[in-house]
Amino acid sequence: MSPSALPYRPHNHEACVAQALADARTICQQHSARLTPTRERVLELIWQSHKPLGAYDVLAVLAEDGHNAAPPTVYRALDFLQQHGLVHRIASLNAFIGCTHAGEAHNGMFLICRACHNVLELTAPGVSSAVSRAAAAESFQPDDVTIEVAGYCPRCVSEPAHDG
Amino acid sequence: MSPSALPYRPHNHEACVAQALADARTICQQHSARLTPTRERVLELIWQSHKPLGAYDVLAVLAEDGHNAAPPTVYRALDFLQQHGLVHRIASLNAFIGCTHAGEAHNGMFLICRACHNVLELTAPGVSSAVSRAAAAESFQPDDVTIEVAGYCPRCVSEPAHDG
DNA sequence: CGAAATTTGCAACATTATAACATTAGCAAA
DNA sequence: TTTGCTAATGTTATAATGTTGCAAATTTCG
Repeated sequence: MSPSALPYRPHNHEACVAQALADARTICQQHSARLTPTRERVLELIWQSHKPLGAYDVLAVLAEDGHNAAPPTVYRALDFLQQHGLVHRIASLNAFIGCTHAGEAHNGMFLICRACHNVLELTAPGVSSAVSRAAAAESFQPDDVTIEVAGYCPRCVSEPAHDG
Repeated sequence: MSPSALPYRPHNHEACVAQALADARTICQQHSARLTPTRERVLELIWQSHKPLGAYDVLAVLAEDGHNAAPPTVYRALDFLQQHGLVHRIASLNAFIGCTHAGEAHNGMFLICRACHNVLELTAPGVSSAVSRAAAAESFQPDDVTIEVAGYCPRCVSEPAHDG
């Protein structure tokens, strides 16, 4: 583990985006799914930062692009991207974020900073197994697990309101 | 642990509600908070079943009551009830449910049945500690933890679409 | 009582998401 | 190349959820 996880430290974010898009193309090809221009553009926008983006934020940028899009366009693209594991929806924020574990089987756990709004996606096997055990103890069959932790990231704990 | 947790088996639900209201009165008194008629009525409505209820569902019943309420009335009552730990908001459903651990310090984990829509709230210490450890490993300071598990409850696994 | 604080009523508005239906693009078989 | 099918997109409208701001009423407490 790095001293500071990706979203919290300076990095070449264009490389993040480029990698995400490349991965997406590979994954869609494997799934025989079509990463159309709109879908690819939406994915790129979601990846603009490590902060989640609302559907209407995406819509606004598409409008700036000159793309005369309506809400269904965005929601459909986001649904597609979610189905193929390329983005996640953060239920507690009504917003979307690029998946940093695309292609890997994973149960995301999200650390959401209340100050800088960056989100770190973790794969936490200990958490997943604890959840599974708790569900099994109630004979409950889990299908989809949402784990979202709001709080303060390492940078913002010490010094408030990072925007990086 | 009972063979089948409360929401999933027949029980005298009026007793649930009565107990919840009695607990609420006690807790509010301890907090020097005012459980006004509107707030109490909203709490009672939320407790009508073990299924989460949307704010606008509550609003509709208030309207049937003859209470000429607007959305802010309901949201304010729900905010109050949340602040005092009497109800929880289920982020993945935009809906609210009565807290079955009112008064106890607890980190709720919710098992949400996709078939019958009943929700079981658990206190899962193993899960909480695993989440804390995972957050600590990233030097993240958790403030509020959301754990929601959608799936199928014991009854609906065997026989679909229970409504009980 | 009377001032201060809390709670409520009310209107307007903001945000998020979906329904329904028409149209177009991609692609393969006749 | 046309035909026909399916997936994808466009378009309009609307549903569902949540908030802001201010004034009036109520409660609390000195």
